[in-house]
Amino acid sequence: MADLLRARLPDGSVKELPAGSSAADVAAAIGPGLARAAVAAVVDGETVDLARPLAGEVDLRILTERDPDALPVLRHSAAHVLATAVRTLRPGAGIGFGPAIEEGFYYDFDVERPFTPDELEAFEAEMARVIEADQPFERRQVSREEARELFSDDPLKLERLEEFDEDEVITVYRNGPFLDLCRGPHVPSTGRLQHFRLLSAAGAYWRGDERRQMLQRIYGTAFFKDRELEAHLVRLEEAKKRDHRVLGRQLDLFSTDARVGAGLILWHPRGATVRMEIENYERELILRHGYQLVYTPHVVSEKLFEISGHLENFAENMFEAMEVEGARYRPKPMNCPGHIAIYQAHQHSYRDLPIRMAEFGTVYRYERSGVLHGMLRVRGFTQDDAHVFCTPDQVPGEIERLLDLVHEMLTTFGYPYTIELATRPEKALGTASQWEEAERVLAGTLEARDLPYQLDPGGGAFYGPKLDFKLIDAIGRKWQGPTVQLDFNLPERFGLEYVGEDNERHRPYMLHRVLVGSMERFVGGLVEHYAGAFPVWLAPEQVRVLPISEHQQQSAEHLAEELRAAGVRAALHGRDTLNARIRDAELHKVPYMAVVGEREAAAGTVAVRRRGGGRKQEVLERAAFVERVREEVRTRALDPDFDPGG
RNA sequence: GCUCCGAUAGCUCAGUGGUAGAGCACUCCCUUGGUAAGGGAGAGGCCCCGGGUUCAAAUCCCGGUCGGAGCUCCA
Repeated sequence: MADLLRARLPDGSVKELPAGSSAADVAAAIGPGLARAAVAAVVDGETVDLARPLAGEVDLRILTERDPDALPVLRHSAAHVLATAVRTLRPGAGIGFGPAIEEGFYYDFDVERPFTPDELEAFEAEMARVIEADQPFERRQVSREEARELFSDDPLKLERLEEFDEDEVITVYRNGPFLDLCRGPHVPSTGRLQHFRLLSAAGAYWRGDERRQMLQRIYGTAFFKDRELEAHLVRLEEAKKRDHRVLGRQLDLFSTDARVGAGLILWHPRGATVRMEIENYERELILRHGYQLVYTPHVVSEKLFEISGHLENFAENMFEAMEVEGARYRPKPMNCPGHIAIYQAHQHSYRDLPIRMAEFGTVYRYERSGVLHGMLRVRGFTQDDAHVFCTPDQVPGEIERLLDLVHEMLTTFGYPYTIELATRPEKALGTASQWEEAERVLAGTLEARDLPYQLDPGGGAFYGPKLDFKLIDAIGRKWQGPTVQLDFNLPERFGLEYVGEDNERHRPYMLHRVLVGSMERFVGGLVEHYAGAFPVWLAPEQVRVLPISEHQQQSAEHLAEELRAAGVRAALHGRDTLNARIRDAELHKVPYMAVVGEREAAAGTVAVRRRGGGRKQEVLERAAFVERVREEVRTRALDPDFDPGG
């Protein structure tokens, strides 16, 4: 038996070949087409080179170019090809890591001076030569001593080498002149890399540690098919066009001002309208779900955060204290302690629970200047924060209620989503058994509903595990969405109590939850999701009324008034040519253009043009048009041609 | 915070060691329009701030401020 390879294939069939045969041999035995398309193989769950000799009984899956699992292999090989090129053109370059990442790959180099855009082009050209040469990737297992010898000129690789366990298998890969310490696997040869692009270069710390030296990282991407590469590049362009900072200015939604301060958002009237609509919607939603609204101060005594533990665990993200009459005050970085104080203003019976307390609470957090980014990462933001105080056995029901809320809300905005369960981080309050218990409750609720989720080990907050919802936007990117955190810690610290049926004092559980997270980040994300073309209910300006000439000015004004009387945000634009005004309305992404010419003025109708709909127009009775817009607003409808992500 | 890049009109950007430029936006005039830019005129600048080099600096050098990409973290 030992001289045989029995490969069990995904379809259940078994191929028998002499021991020492490789996945490539198996592919060839099945057919020449598969042999050509093969990239790597999955053997007993591990991805390996096609050329790896196999023996005995194995589960084998041949990865072809069409298999999504093959892409990281190609991209990792692309990183080696990049390093080959860089080593040729910059012989002294030290090498760091060069992994495949979600959208491509990168490689880190230790070089005297940073790379220029021109150099990236030169590297691409050199990579093409390496690909042309079709160098095979050769895997070799080496001893620790041999590895030290091989990488004696590469201090970064030597450092990595020292971290291996005694019994760890050390492998190196060679292609042409380039040798790398690498676990693999790789595509069979450099010729398999055809469709790639280098995208950018930037500094990155060795091992991501800012105390270590800065390396120069080159990012690139690679695909098996030219059409996939092109589609990806188009998507990058599309993402750039959707940049909320650019659209935010064009659509006059928000700005920042150096005099106001970095990371602090000024909401212009149009942006404020979008935010107001979201807040109104959410307020309506949560009141329907049994929440109560509260308000708490923005600046509170530091004592509160001493009790909550924020001073101890979150101080590096808090604004400095200000002294007032001998007491120290801080801008609040979180709303929970305030809500707890409200809870503690009364005694509570088990009959009162659950108490669901919500606030659009503005918080301030110190973020390092380099991480601030438009509306997505700021220093002052408003959370749609809520806390649920409940008995332990009410927790699953409250989680269920939240799952409903989240689903309804995300569907309204046109976001598909995924769920992650984040577990105990290194820096954590509470005991291990408390954490396990809490994690079990969260997982159990999801499983009871048959909701698929992923684990994010160590991703929890310091005070409890959480469910993270990731939104998927219209161009397939993931965004941080709602989070639900279980907290068995703050109730402890503050000594929260309720009186049970047994007339004894008990400790309530506490849930923290946000739906949109922060108004700033959510609106910034929405701008990119919709590419600035908000659905009617969110659009800052819902209808633009356009008289064709001055003769219809009055008739147009009447229409605008009718719309406003119906609660529709309508503006009138006279002056200029009709063409110019249509163009302006399209550029501002106003959903409806209501054109009033001689014919419409006489007939009491309106010629309606829909945003992005080109010359198509529909002539409607005015009342019918007003009713249509109202209905669209009432139902919070997405645009008919809007294509959500996924 | 760190590395790199940048900063010129409200916006997007050219440009040069010797008088400051374009397009769009803005104001005015002509045009009264039928679905993505009608025509003309005008106004608008401490060329980010401070220092240095120079006969001369918006341009070259140094420092700062602010912005962008990336590293880490997060709503």
